[in-house]
Amino acid sequence: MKYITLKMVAERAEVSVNTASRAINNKPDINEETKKRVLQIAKELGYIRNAAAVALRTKKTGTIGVVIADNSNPFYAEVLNGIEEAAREKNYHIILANTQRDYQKEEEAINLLLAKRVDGLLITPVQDRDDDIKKLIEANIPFVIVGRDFENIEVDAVYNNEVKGGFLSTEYLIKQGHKRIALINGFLHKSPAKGRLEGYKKALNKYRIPLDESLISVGDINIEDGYERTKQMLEKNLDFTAIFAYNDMMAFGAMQAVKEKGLRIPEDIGLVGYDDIPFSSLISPSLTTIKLKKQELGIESVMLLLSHINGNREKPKKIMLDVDIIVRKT
Amino acid sequence: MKYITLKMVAERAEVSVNTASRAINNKPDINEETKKRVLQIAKELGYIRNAAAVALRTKKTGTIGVVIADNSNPFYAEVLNGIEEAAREKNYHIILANTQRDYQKEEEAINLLLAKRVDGLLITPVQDRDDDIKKLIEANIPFVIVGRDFENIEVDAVYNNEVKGGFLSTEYLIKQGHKRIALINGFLHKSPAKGRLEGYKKALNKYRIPLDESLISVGDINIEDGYERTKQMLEKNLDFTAIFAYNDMMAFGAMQAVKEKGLRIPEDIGLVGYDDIPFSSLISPSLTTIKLKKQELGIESVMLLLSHINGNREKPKKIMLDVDIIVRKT
DNA sequence: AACGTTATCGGTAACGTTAACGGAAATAGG
DNA sequence: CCTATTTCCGTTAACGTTACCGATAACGTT
Repeated sequence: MKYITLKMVAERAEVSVNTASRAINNKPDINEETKKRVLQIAKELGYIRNAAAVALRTKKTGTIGVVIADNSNPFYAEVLNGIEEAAREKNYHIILANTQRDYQKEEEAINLLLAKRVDGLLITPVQDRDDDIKKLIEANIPFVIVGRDFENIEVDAVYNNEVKGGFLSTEYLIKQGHKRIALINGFLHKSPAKGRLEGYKKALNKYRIPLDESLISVGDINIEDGYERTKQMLEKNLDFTAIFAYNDMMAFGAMQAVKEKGLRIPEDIGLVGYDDIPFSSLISPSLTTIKLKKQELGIESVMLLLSHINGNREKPKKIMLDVDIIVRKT
Repeated sequence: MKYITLKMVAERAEVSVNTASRAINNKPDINEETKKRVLQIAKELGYIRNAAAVALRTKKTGTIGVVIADNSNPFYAEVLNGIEEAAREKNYHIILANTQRDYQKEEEAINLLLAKRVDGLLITPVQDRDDDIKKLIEANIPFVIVGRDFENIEVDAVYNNEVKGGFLSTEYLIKQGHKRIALINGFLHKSPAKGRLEGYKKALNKYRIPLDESLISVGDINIEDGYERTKQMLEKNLDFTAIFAYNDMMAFGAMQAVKEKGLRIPEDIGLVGYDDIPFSSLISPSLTTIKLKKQELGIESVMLLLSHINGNREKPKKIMLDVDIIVRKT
């Protein structure tokens, strides 16, 4: 509640505020001994510099804002770890804003972060709506889209090779002998869902398996939806022998529904997830899934953003990360 | 990069900066029409107020700092959700700092948050070291300890009834017919581990089962440790028929070790976890566990902290939340 | 000895905002 | 019609820090 100011430190050290500032910030034009003295006194008094004042004066906060869609999804938690680590290394702090997949909250979050004058933004966008994104471009604020791409706008983005992921997943099931593969997907206006669908089609095409639209469903991407949609497919007696789930969470839900029906995995129904979250190896049977470079996704995003902030700005750059399949029991 | 200032808004509206401020902050002493005009122009120009300047002037940031031990643990993620929601409702923002269970990082995090001049702090402490906590008391900065208690210091804290949790868990296993119950616990210098141990002993005592210290182990509280310690117990042919795990994550690890040994749960080995994280109901067999009021833990903490910040400060208050057992398949 | 150079420091202003005060105009009250 | 009150607005200063410029002293150079 009672903070020490630089002025107090300076008075105690019998130097000007300016010199004290030089000591604190390790700047030149100061004698080595006076610097030591100032630092010593600052420590004694418990000086903690006022970030608000620094930000106001220097117009830099050393902070990047992270707008994340859903931190209860372990996938994002891991991406966040990568972001945190990379930021820490570069001496940046992060402020987190959770949007809970709500577009209005996304707008609020961005405004809040701008009010805090973050030096840049990392965003995992909720929808294909790009109003607020365009606003950011207009305002000329450094930002990077994480985990997906806006094809129609020139933005910096780091994302995964979703087409390959969809292809590998489908191909694996085909090689297991499946020909009727259900895809429980996310909403198609999001680019990852679009990419995975494309990969799915590509694999079917390659192995000359006819595409059956009735096997493809679209919806929310949480456990409950995975459970419900699988349950419905089973009750409708839809003709399928395998499921390609949009992500691991949905695969968990699907697994539950299949088990409840008395069917076995993988003997009766094949199943592949996506993301490789930590619990996927624990559940039984352990889940075959697509492994994304989650940490790297975060790290690359930070690097790209910082290159903006520091002015090495060329034209927008898009980075696509490779994916791989992790074969387990399903 | 190019932000609009209040001065620009004021000039455009042909009023003083002060009047513009009155409009933005919805303060009295301003004509209704001029207020509307200013707000309109502010919106047109895309004015976003500079939080740093406001903080500097008002000495309030409208922000609370949250120091969390490990955001990869779903338990904390849910507590955090409660915190976020409660804070949002009261028009406070949160800044998150992850310590990864490292004491030095905890100190750094606290310093960082103080530099940002947060109005208050919520802390899930790493250890029983209380140097930095005492510093906070000295500096007279509002804070609340979340999820545990420092018995020997007068601090505000919100935590769970760990003794009851330990008791319920152990009692459940006893009623299932178990008499040799292994406890894989966390380090004892943390108060939750201490409380759960006390509950464990209390239950044994009530049902006149002798305490065997060799059944109690102590260590880290992640999946790997749960796996390793269980594996060792099995290989040492320790005489036990049930496991009480410190938390669900450890129970998952224990489950894996037991399965690998070819034993069945719950037929051969009884198992109870703690925390009731979302995956506990998904894993098979679904995990019997102790349910904590995670959301409420977050909410109560925020309430307590805000009562400090707003000056309604009596003597330190400790809030203990009730727990319950969720009986599933194990 | 006269000069330039370097090291070290201080003074002033500024960042964007709000608090405190004062003043003018409009309104009410008698 | 005069005074008291209210409404509305502007001026000034301040929050804590750093950038910019200038000043002094010590030192080296010719």
